[in-house]
Amino acid sequence: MTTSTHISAHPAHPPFAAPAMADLGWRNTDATVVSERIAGSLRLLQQAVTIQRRLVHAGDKIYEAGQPFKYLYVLNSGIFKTINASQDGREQVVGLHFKGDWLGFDGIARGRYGCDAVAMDTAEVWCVSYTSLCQAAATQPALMALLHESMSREITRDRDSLLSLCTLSADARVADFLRYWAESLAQRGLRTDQITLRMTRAEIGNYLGMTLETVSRALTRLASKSLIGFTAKGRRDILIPDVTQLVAFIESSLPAARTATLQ
Amino acid sequence: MTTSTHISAHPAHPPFAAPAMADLGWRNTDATVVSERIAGSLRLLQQAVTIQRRLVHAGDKIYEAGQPFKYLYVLNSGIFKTINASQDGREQVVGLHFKGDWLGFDGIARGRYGCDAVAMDTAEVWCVSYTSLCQAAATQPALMALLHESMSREITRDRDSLLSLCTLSADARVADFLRYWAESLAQRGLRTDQITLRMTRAEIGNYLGMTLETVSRALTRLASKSLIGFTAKGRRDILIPDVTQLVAFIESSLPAARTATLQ
DNA sequence: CGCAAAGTTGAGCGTCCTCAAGCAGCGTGG
DNA sequence: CCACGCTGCTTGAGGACGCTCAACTTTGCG
Repeated sequence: MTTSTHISAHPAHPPFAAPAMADLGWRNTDATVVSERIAGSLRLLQQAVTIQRRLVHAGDKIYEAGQPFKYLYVLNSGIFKTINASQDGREQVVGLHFKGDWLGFDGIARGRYGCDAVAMDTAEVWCVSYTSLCQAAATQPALMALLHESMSREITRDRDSLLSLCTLSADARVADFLRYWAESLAQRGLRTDQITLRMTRAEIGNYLGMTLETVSRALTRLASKSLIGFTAKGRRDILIPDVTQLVAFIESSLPAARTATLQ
Repeated sequence: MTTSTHISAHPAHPPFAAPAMADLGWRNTDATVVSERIAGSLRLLQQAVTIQRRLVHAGDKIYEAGQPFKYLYVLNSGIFKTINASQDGREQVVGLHFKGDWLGFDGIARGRYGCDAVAMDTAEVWCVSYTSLCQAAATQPALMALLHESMSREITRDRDSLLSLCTLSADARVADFLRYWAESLAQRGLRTDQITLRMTRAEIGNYLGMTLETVSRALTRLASKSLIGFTAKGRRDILIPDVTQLVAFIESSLPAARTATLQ
């Protein structure tokens, strides 16, 4: 019993953080930095626990909602989507996952996975037994930190999705989706000028909370503004000449009165 | 180096979960069970690490986005909201938190909090130093499990929000919001027939991705269908005679073609 | 009592959805 | 080889849901 039952009423807030921050370097999404972090994470993981590698192809499911939880999965290459389903028929793409991302966190709490994890192309996943991971984490602080950071990042990412969904128009959401995809690739050192979406319009629409027709129209409008382009060999590949212009478009399409709403 | 570099191509999937599940008892949201889980968690936490309790009042912020991350916070009583803000002016309520919920997970990855945590009434939070929590978790598996479960639950919750946002109409979202609120109270052993929303219509709308007028109209419509009621002393208190009717309404308002969209 | 904030309600309009038709890529089989 | 069907994508017309703007009422507080 080491509890400090000291109730500090109003003043002398002990564990309250500093009033504000001046440096804005805390959103570190720099490409090389992220790339190195992922590489280091994989290295650490590889040394710390027993891993089983597994090759999968587009459409394969790593796990499904309802299955007993036992493993966490780390993506070494390829792209995954996670699909959430509710008791009634609704189902939705709730996440996209790239190299270095973890899959299966949602299974920890209930002991069963809460969604489906589906490969979107050929991919290599590392399977890690959750119990052995926990045992290893107990003796290796760096491993525990890695695990927590990954979960934390997942939470942050989900909230960013929520924010986009609630505050952006359809066109801006599509633009934000492309920005996110390009950024994810860039952070992992992959080429970002031409990206191949491995999703149908229906899937994109489902992920963004709109219909496939709206996705199609939004892409057409973005292309007509030269914010994106299509390749000659199909409209599944998308060219992004300048990501900063996409960001500018997203910001310009704000109703400009989003700050006054909350107290 | 204990890596098993065995690449199991297609057959003999080792770490793949069982094909399906028969028992559906895995969504355990039973009131008494959840209540006991929370009580047990608080007890464990109290015994394991040094805690500083802190009383706050409506409007107080536990932490703000950008502040250096150092503490996690566990809600012992009261209700909190978390507000996410992006670089441009957009800001949004991304989470509601009740007794037993943790706050601050989003700070782990970046070392700085990613959103504001605001008390919605008088509340008691327990402040836990993250580093000391990690140290304690290294020697106490139950504590580590508790931490992971809480983070996992947060991820699951965020995805459910996403699902509601994308698949439900405005009226159904408001109904689902009330259902969630009532369920959260019920799971913690609090009365659920009459709930006092500590949010303005603007905040509810912000959380649900709609305008305050739409929230107001939705509440009026729900009341006209006798799915909810208002108390005599104001429209901030809401009566829910039967939660199952609310759920039935949500399901009945589905476009009935949500399952065919994804492969 | 008076002012400010929150909430309700109505009218008009815009964004996005629905329904529908047509087109393009692609593998199959006559 | 091309017809054929299939799936995915685009584009159009019409309509509905939810947003905007506005007036008014209610609640809360000095």
